[in-house]
Amino acid sequence: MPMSQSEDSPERISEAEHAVMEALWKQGTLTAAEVCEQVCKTRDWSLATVKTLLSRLVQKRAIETRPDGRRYLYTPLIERSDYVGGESKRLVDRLFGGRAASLVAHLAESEALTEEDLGEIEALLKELKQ
Amino acid sequence: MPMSQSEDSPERISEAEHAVMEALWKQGTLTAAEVCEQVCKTRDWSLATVKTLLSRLVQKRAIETRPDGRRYLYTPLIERSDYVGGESKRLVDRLFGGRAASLVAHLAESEALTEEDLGEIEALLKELKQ
DNA sequence: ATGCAATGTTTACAAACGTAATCGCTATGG
DNA sequence: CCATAGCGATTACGTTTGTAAACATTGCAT
Repeated sequence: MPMSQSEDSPERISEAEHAVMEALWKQGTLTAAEVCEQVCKTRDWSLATVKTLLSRLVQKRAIETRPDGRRYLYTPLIERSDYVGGESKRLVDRLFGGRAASLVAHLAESEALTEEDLGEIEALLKELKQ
Repeated sequence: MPMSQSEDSPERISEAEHAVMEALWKQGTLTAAEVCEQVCKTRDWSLATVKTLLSRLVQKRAIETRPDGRRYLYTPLIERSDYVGGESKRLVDRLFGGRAASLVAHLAESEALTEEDLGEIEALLKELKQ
């Protein structure tokens, strides 16, 4: 089995793993138990499940561990905005041929955008043109 | 054994299956061989793979078959805009707390939007306000 | 000292997915 | 008629994902 320890592919983060990442992004650094406190209620998970997801995220080099006494502290290695940007780009590429404007158009047409959203976007655009 | 033939769960379409759906959405109705012509080159798939994906899509009730002589014609049962809308909503919910405007903001900030995109969106907004 | 509680690691296992090969049937050219 | 090519159905098999239980280690309370 080849594959030395090169910092190659940004391995894909699954949906369950993403829930764990959100907890870490929100708090910065947490223990497994603390992550569980944040997510086990809503997702109805056991602590064991959280531990598995944390290990997988470590393998995928999405988070890192730092020993703190007998337990570990987990910290994100990738930034939320990078993840969010990547996922958004994937969607736009896959469903809208890379045309972000098409996404916005679709959201608008399907009425996924409220009046408020439209206002916000408008303000954004104004700002972007300085 | 319960479970009559209710039109229950909109089963999730995988990425590979989606590629097949795109071919069908583009052409309306195709045979397995024709679908393969559309996608096998780019994805480097064998005809067998396409057939598997088609069967799974039938099971998921995403497409339907109509016999035509010895072969089948496959036709989409769900509309592309529904699929696209659903996937977009999932993303917005998962990554932007349901705030579509946040998505647009992110795309803009990460420069995923070109000048052209911005122009298009602006035009769109204008139109939406009649 | 010692058993227990907490913590990470290893192993488990079913469902979904990606990617096919093989099987069985049938229309058709020879 | 009969071999064969074409087609859907069945079976296959490794990986990823969701969800956890079992195991090993160790610091702490008694």
